[in-house]
Amino acid sequence: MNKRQLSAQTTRRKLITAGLELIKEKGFDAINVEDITRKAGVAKGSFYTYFKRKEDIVLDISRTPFGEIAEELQNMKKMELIERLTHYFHRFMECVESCGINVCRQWTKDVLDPNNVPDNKDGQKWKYDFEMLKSILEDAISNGELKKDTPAELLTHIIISELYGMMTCWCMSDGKFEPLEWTHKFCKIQLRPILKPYLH
Amino acid sequence: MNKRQLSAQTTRRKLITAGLELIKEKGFDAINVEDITRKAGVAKGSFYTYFKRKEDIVLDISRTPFGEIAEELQNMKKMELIERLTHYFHRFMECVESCGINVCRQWTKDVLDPNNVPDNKDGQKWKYDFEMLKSILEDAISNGELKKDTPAELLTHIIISELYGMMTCWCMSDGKFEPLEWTHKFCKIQLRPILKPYLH
Amino acid sequence: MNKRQLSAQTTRRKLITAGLELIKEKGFDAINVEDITRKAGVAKGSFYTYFKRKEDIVLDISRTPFGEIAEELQNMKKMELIERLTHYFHRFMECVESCGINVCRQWTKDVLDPNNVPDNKDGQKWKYDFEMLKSILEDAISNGELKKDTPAELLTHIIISELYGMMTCWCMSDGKFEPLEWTHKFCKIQLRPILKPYLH
Amino acid sequence: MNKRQLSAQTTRRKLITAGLELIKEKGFDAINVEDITRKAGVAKGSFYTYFKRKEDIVLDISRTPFGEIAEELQNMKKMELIERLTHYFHRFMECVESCGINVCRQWTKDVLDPNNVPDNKDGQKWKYDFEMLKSILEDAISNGELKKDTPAELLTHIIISELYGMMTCWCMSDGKFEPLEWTHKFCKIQLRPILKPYLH
DNA sequence: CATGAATGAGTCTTCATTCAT
DNA sequence: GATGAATGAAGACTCATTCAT
Repeated sequence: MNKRQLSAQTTRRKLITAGLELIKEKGFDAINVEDITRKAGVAKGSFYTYFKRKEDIVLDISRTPFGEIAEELQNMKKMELIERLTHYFHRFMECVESCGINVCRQWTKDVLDPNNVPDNKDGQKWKYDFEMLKSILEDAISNGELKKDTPAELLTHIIISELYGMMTCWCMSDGKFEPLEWTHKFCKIQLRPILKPYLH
Repeated sequence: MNKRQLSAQTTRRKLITAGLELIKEKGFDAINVEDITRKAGVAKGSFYTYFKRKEDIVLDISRTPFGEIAEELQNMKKMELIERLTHYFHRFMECVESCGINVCRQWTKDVLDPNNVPDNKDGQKWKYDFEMLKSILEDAISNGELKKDTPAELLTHIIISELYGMMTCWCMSDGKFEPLEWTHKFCKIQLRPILKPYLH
Repeated sequence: MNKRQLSAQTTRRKLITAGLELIKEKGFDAINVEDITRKAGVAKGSFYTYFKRKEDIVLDISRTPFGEIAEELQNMKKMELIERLTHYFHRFMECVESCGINVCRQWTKDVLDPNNVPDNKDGQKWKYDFEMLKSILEDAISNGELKKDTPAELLTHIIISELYGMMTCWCMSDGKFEPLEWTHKFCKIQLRPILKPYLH
Repeated sequence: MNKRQLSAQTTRRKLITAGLELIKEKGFDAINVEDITRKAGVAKGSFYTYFKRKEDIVLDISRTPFGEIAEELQNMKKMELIERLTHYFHRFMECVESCGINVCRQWTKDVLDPNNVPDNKDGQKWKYDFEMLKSILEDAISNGELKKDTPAELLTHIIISELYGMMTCWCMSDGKFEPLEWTHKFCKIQLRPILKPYLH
């Protein structure tokens, strides 16, 4: 990477950092592009060198932490199913919480309407999460932890809805609702009953 | 109710109907107050006779159908718990689906941030739903269907999250996800395992 | 017309007057909407109460003087054909000249691309002029001044092109080209030779 | 010409070709410098190695075909006047038509306001055309085809206006108007009557 | 209660152009 | 000569909201 590319990376990083802080502090709608560039110390127009639209920076902000989860799951193949799921859910919700409620709200608003997200080359977040969870269950079917006739898709749907639902409830709750805590309780108390009929 | 009040009622109704149709068709952000008043056949300024802010009409639109659910639940006291819950969830999701995905998206966006909704004298939708579900469970504890030590609040949280999560997933899914169908499956397959530890 | 409508008329008139003066002085591209509203003494947003886009005011500015020509032609039915045409051409070019070269340039630029002119309920200026000229010739065919086999459409094309061409040359010429003078010479010297083959 | 100059020629050519195609397709205002460089496969900044301003590429694009006309006319000295004029007009309009309606529109818009075109070292297109046509007529006066007292300047004005007028009408007409066809008719039917008083 | 003209803050976005590499 | 990141001026346009009629 030459000097030019390096400087570009830096500018991009500055924008994301500034954007993250401002959104956490005031919320997406309350700030404008100029606020972000001013805080980042770059020209207003430079924002559009890296993001097509104001909204796009949120996608980038939230993309970062989620990337790591997938890797982690690879290193847990030998764990027990419920343990793996528990880990996944905790990590998922940790990422959500660490972004802050305002970033989460804006992110949810953005992805709520798939038409809002052009150039979504990574596929939709929801589908991505869906597939990741499903693959965990399917792996468990393959290796015999779950019965052959386990309705993987159905379970995936139900569990993903629970996760996204906790996130939604958090956003709606004015911060009083602790997503990580409830995720913890959900895993501890409900995961086993939900899976029980299909466990060997 | 005199003539003036009657005519006022009519105007209000016209605005709500027009607003509902437009939001269904194009989404809240894509329409403006004038679109609504034009479709309703009234003057632009009249909108503000009935709604303080543009956003307020959405609350009114969605308030209507949900109002009936509470009444229906009163007439089901003798049903079995799981049957009552199933009915509640179905009705809830029917209301959601009947509004159309765009209304649902906008409604979710609006309530996602409680600060967006001042003058919220009816309390927040989420709290309202939460309390309604909790009261169903508490009734069941009272009449002995559920054990005395049932963690009503925890179960309410988990189940409400599931409902809101299905709604969120629907919004994100470009309409392919059928919320009513998945609610049906959830009730049929998961409700009993979730409650089983607490059923007598 | 009540007080409200009257005041609206006034505002519109103020905008057109201010716009005309500014465009004459500086040219359309060199001014912005705020310049116009400031000069008109109204709020910036009010411009958009009367015109959908910045460009639209030019159409209104130029529409006014041309409207009168049609009326005048009605009162000249008894004149000789060449006299009528001469009058029409002079009046046409007077209107063009009276708007000033900058208005004329902008108007030409605007109508140069028909796609630029939405809501063009009056039809395109060019078609309108075309039909008006053609009707003069057709009237002359009807009343025997011109032969029955006169190619009205062809002559219309050629003469309209001459008029628009003079206008175009004026715009290009940095004001040195006098459209009215050349129109005069054209009528005096060329009109008769052009029509001669078809005159009785 | 060394290697560097050669490569520069290539880049310049690529830009002009790309620019021409894009303007034909979308019109000048609808594209930006980056569109051109992207299509040409060069860096954005390289545009400014060859053109001082965005507009300048249009002048280059339209300059190309017209250059040939002058040469051709040299080889027609022995033709009859009307034949030479007819040839000139046809070639002129062929060049116009071959550029496509969007290039023609943009070119007309550009030259419509002479102030737009600084560094116009070649003189203005209009003057150039004017002089070329006038020289044809003056040659004809010299060699006795036209009378000594023929008002060459006046005729030039009138005929140039007709040519530019046809071009203008074409631009306004949404492409339905066929400039070459009408030019043909004009030459066939009107050229002789216009010149008749001055022919020997 | 109804009207609709007037308001003007607010913002996104575009893009020609520059210049360090 | 080529690159493409950075610039920042510039402006159009929207629209929720008000208020005199």
